[in-house]
Amino acid sequence: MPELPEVETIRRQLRSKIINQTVVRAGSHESPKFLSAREITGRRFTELTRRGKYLIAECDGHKELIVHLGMTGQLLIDRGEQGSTMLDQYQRAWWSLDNGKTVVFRDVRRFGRIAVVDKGDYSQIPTLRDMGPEPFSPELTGDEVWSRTRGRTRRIKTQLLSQRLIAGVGNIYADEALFIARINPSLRAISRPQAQRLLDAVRTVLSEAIERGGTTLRDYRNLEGEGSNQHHLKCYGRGGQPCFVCASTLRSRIIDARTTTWCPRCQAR
DNA sequence: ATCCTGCCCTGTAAGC
DNA sequence: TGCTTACAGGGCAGGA
Repeated sequence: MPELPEVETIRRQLRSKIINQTVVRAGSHESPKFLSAREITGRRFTELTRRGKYLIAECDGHKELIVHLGMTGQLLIDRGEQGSTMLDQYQRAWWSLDNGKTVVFRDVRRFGRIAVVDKGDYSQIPTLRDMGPEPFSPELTGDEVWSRTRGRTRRIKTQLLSQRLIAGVGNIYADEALFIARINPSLRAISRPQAQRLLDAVRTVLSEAIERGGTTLRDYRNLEGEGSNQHHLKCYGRGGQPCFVCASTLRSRIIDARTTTWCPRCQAR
């Protein structure tokens, strides 16, 4: 499940391979989720950026190709000629470049989506339009995070997953960050010191995951293979196992349709 | 504005 | 062995 570290890893690996390349041909699965991939045919990639979990490929003519990987989305470079042949049945879109290589979007479960928009116009992509601050933004402070939670009544775990509090955090890194920050996921309000700890923890878990090329549990692959952060998870997926800090049995329950794991002692309410 | 439910998707693993 | 069911869950529509 690609979150910020996985998307950032892919961005760094893909950037130099597509920048200044022109899309000579493109194709897509017929689903409206992917159909607009074809709209950048003839355009040249000028930059590859990221906002939260969204990849943004800037093109000439003030257009942007937006790619969200969903749950099982992958981007890879293929040498073969596309259009006549498919990588496999899960190929959802492809862009052939003028250097002879092809960028392929593969997505088994089709939770991903692709859009082409005028530069900076995210009005048709609500989560991107309403995206919270980037976690590594130098201007972002603990007080800013705290003030963004003020007046909110949703659980802090839910607020993290919403993308509006801080950009790019999904279920894995939400559980990891709340564990590191010693904050109970069900709290509906957090203190200033807790907000500072939460921001510090988010930055820690995300930066460590980026250094390790992401977390490969099931489907995620970067352009060079698997990440290695899955070997360093302290909380996510460890329900029923002992806490590394205090040896209490980690607890799991569903919060907002997402499995949530926490330590009942380190993260007491 | 917030909250809640259900839907989209398919491979994998568990259960009978 | 073969079939059924549960589960993984980000984003979003729609109704309260």
